[in-house]
Amino acid sequence: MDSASQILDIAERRMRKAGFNAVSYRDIAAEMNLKSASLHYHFPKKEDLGVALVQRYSERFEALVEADTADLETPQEKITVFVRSYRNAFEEDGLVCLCAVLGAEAPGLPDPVASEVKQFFERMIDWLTAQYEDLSFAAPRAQAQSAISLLQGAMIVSSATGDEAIFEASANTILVAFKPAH
Amino acid sequence: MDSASQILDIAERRMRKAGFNAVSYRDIAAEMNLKSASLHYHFPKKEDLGVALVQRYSERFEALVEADTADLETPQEKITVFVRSYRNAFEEDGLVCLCAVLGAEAPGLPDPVASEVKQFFERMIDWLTAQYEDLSFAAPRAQAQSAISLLQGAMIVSSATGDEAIFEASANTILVAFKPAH
DNA sequence: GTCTATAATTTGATAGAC
DNA sequence: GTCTATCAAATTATAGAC
Repeated sequence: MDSASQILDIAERRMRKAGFNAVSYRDIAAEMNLKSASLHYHFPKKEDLGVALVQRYSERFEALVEADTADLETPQEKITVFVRSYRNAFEEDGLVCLCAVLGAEAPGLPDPVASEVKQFFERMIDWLTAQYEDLSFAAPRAQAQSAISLLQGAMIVSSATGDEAIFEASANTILVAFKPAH
Repeated sequence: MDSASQILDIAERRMRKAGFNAVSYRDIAAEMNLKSASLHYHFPKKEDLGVALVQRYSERFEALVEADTADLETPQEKITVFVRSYRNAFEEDGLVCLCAVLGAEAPGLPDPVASEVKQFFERMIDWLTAQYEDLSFAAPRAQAQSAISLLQGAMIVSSATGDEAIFEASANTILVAFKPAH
């Protein structure tokens, strides 16, 4: 794999654990057996690294959702798979969404990074709003905003307490709306 | 006001904006027209400052909820006021909950600080669980976990996007369960 | 309690050789 | 692309005077 991607991989994992300011060029370089100066060739400033990080994360996530929901026909199915994608991503590597972490410290981030985080959330909400519109919900955007907020918050609270049941309960709240009444 | 409280005030405001690692003794001291060395008299290590910060935040928040809900009789009223307390705290100063920010970077925090954050969430969930139990909800704890997650996530997404409507929509999702059917 | 002085370490970043 | 060398600034922290 090329160095740039490797840098992004390591930076992403570390930032999802501890935030933007807790990750240093030196730490990343050490893990790659490189010198920190070499990283500046790929990402001159940390701000550049941050922007590239969120952009890649954003594109990757959208591509994943697109791929997983492409063959589905109903909005219910699409939302269900969307939530499960989030759950899988969270449970597999045990890391909170990159934008949940960066979003929490957004006012302290370099402006271009904060802007990318903002766009990530807006795209997520737009996508989910479209699904709720197809379902003729009375307030599709409010529904989407709540669902995204719930997922993001659940990852944080679940991670901070070490209680996976919190995420499960929250994800289930979104899905239960589609279960047939008994 | 005594210096310790003043330090905590400034540190809290800054950390709620940008996270634990973005706040330095120097910055805090400068705002007080002090030298950074003086701060170490009150909080020898940054870890001590972090613990004191979360403890004070936690106690203050619980006292506020206790005071606001003491005279209320029904769980519905208590939950409603609880959510409104969160909303007021968020909208008045425009800052995300301290534990939302620290919770997002929990794996990167000093252990004693992370432990305090964890306890904050557990206490919040316990309190809310008790209310849902009184309402005879089928899964009171799951309900409480979802509600806390939703509030925390809504602050973050709302703050990161600059869209206050997101928090409003999310808070309303919790409250709407009590509105009489028309 | 706050100061001066200072230390040790870390950090983001640059210049220039290979 | 990666290295060595280096830098200026920032950061946590301590010792000891006042």
